[in-house]
Amino acid sequence: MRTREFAFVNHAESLRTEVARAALALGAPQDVTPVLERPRDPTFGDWATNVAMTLAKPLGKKPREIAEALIAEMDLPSVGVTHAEIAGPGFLNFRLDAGFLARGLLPILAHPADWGRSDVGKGARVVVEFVSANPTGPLHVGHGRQAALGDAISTLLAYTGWTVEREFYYNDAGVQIANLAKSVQARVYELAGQTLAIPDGGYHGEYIAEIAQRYVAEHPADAVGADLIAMQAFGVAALRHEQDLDLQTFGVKFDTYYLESSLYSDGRVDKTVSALCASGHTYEKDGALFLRTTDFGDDKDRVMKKSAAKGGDYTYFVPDVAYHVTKWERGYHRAVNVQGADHHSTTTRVRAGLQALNMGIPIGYPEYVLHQMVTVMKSGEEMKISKRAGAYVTVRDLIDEVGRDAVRFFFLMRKGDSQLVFDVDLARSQSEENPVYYAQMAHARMCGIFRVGDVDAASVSAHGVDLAVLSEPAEQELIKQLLDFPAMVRSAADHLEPHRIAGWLLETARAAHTWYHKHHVLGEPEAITRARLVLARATQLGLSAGLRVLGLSAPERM
RNA sequence: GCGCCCAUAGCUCAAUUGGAUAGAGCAUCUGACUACGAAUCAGAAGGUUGGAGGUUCGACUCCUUCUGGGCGCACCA
Repeated sequence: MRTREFAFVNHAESLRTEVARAALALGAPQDVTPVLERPRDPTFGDWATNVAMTLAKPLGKKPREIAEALIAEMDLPSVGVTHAEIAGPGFLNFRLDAGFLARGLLPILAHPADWGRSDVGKGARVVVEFVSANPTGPLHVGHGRQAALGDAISTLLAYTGWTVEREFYYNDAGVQIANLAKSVQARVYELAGQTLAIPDGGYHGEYIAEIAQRYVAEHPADAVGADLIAMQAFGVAALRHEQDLDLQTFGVKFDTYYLESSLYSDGRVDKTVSALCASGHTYEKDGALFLRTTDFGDDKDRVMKKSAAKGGDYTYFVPDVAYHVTKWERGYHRAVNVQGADHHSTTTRVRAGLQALNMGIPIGYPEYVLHQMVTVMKSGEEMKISKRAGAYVTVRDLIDEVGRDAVRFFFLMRKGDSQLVFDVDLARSQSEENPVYYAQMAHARMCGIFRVGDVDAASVSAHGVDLAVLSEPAEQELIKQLLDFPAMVRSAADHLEPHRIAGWLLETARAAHTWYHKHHVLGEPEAITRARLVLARATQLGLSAGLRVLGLSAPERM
């Protein structure tokens, strides 16, 4: 999907450009990039810049002197500025014409689906890998955090002009899959009246017994559990299906599923090993094959192939490297991986492997978004999240308790790199007070205006409407808040931090609630009503866009 | 012992990436339903941003160091 040109007239951009022009005229360095920001305190104006302070050194003048010269140099009316003043150590505060500001809403009405989009990615391809759970059990809450994060990051990248693919990597080879098969086998034995111990690192959850029952029902010829390969295939298929259903319920869709096992069957693992050996970064020691990852910043070298005494298998990171080679070869010159922080040591290893291959892959490839662990609290006690023990809270549990939207929002409200306490009881008891409802309610209220006024929202137009009457402080605040969205999307995408959108959503909802409560849309003099309908429509569409980016629904009534 | 992440109101978290008086929600207290939904709004109270130094016009943010927590540091994945 190619993005179109989004050269929307943006009052902040035009103001920034004018400030930069004036600064250059005063002799500022060519690379001057004035930072515009919305002051916390509205009495400081609509926009402020600190450029005079940053120019103090290069120009050898006092900040306030520079600020005065800037005001004199600028063509203020052309960028909608009605007042400009100098404050504090040298801040320049601008106040904008109400109508000029409000006209910034026009693009929202004109192209609602494009609102907030930009073309910084220029259509380049990026693969976002997330969840990537082993098919050995249901998804746990950590996967939920990854699913919410990965999906939102993917959307943000798509909004900023990247061609995005969501990918799920299945570790369907190796030790843990063998343990799955043996765990199922143990339960099949049990059904046949025999006993067989579940191996160390095996799975004890209820779901294993269920799979065993279904296996026996569908494979009457193997009621004694002799066919380990068949049980493995059956178990993997069953768990993949269950995970798919969970993700579907969560509203997350993947474009591609990549199977680790295919890397072995199509020879890519062997090929990668040969290439690494040829690179000269490997050596043998104690019968094992090592990769000299210390050449690339690791603190010790890593085993690629275990010694014969230990089974002679490849360690997990070899297929990982082979897998990331395929990402590069499939044309993704940007790759983002969303993983739990417990995997952070693999980042160095995978990158080292890719560098050792010396095939032109950039040093920072792939990019990692690591999120800290989720602690689940229940009845005042910590529930240990352990796939191997089988006793853990699943994504499904959370969705059933508090709803899809609330779970998503909860995971997206905060930065990924802070630990997260998911209090199950709290999430249950306060589901009605979850902030997600606050944002959705603001949207529903805007819809309510059109419903009660019997106005077709889609037909609302600013044509022939004087938007300058939207001059109440609550209206100006709401308008400015809405107009922040495109910049917010860009910065959230830049930093791969969806929580910034969650914050924007709550602040915009707050501004919308305040405006709604203070001022009436329907039943006012016609000029007022028409202008406010435009604002209500823009708010409805703006909130809807914010909700959509985070994968949340935008209900018309609640 | 080494590496990465974190520490902000009683609790859960923000802070436009170095900007002006550090902000929300929950909990507590006080008000507002006869106008588009009170799932809301208006207000009060709550802070030495873990401690100590440093960098500069300016620090929650950057540097050093300590303290306290999480996660890694396998011929496990």
